Amino acid sequence: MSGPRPFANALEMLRSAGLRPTRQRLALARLLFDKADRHVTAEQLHGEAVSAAVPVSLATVYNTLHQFIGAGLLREVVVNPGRSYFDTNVSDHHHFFLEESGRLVDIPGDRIDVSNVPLPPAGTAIRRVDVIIRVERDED
Amino acid sequence: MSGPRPFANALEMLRSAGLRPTRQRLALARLLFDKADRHVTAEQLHGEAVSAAVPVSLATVYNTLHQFIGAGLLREVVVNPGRSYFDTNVSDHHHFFLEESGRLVDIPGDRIDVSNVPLPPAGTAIRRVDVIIRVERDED
DNA sequence: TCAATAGATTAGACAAATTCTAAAGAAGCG
DNA sequence: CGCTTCTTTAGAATTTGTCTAATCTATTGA
Ligand SMILES: [Mn+2]
Ligand SMILES: [Mn+2]
Ligand SMILES: [Zn+2]
Ligand SMILES: [Zn+2]
Repeated sequence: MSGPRPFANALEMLRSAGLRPTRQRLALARLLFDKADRHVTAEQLHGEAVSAAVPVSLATVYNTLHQFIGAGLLREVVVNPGRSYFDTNVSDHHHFFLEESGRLVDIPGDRIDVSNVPLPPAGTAIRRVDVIIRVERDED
Repeated sequence: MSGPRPFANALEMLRSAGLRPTRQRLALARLLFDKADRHVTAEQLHGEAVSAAVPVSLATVYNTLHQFIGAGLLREVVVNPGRSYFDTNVSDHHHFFLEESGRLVDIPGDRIDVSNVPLPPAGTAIRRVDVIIRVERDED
């Protein structure tokens, strides 16, 4: 269903990223990647770690999330002012955003076409295209 | 070039929105709408007002921006965590975002095609589609 | 095996953006 | 003018995220 995970285990993943496999990073990597793709906030992930009896500070959660982004293991999604989501799906894709619940739902990159894009401003090159489809509860 | 402004003056605009034309709201409306379309932060607009010797607090700037959004005179653009842009262009359009400078550049809605969009999650309806094209300085 | 060292974690202070509160001021209306 | 409602405001509070400096730990190689 979802493609094979690129890393057999968290240890190998951290090694490949050049990050020491500490207790905290191993635990966070497992929470993030051992299940299906997810969109979590830093607070949520910290809460999960604490619930799983993993001693880790919020500062380390932020440090680790940013290191994982730097290693290409995560990406950041900004849909709301004042709070970031961290996305374990790093393939080319877009999002539905359900404003009432704050949930993000993936849209595979090949399920949406963005075409006829004008040239970027002089001296700049496109780094990424983000499509956010904001949805609301339907009046039934 | 840009279509005719829907309101001859700030006073009429506020009246139509059902907002009392106070000194602060009149001044902010003129700063926002008397020139070409713009993307400003609350701090920027407050700075402009203070420079123009308009006595207004930052709290009132935020109040007014949100009232203008409620009246459909402005929209909010979120591209970065921790800071919002307020966009005086409320027509259907998208954005280039220049990360180095923090500038937003409009892309007219008819200059970009988003097609083949999947159905939104059950029980939801599309409210808005935002395309953010993130660009970076080109290596020359 | 065991220091030495570089890198990691942490508590708590700090910062930035925004919202809230409650009191004082101004607009609309008769 | 006087009453009522809406608006503004200073400053406190809140939220999200970053920084600092002290402590801890993984790695390495003698
Ligand atoms: Mn995955
Ligand atoms: Mn305009
Ligand atoms: Zn995603
Ligand atoms: Zn715009």
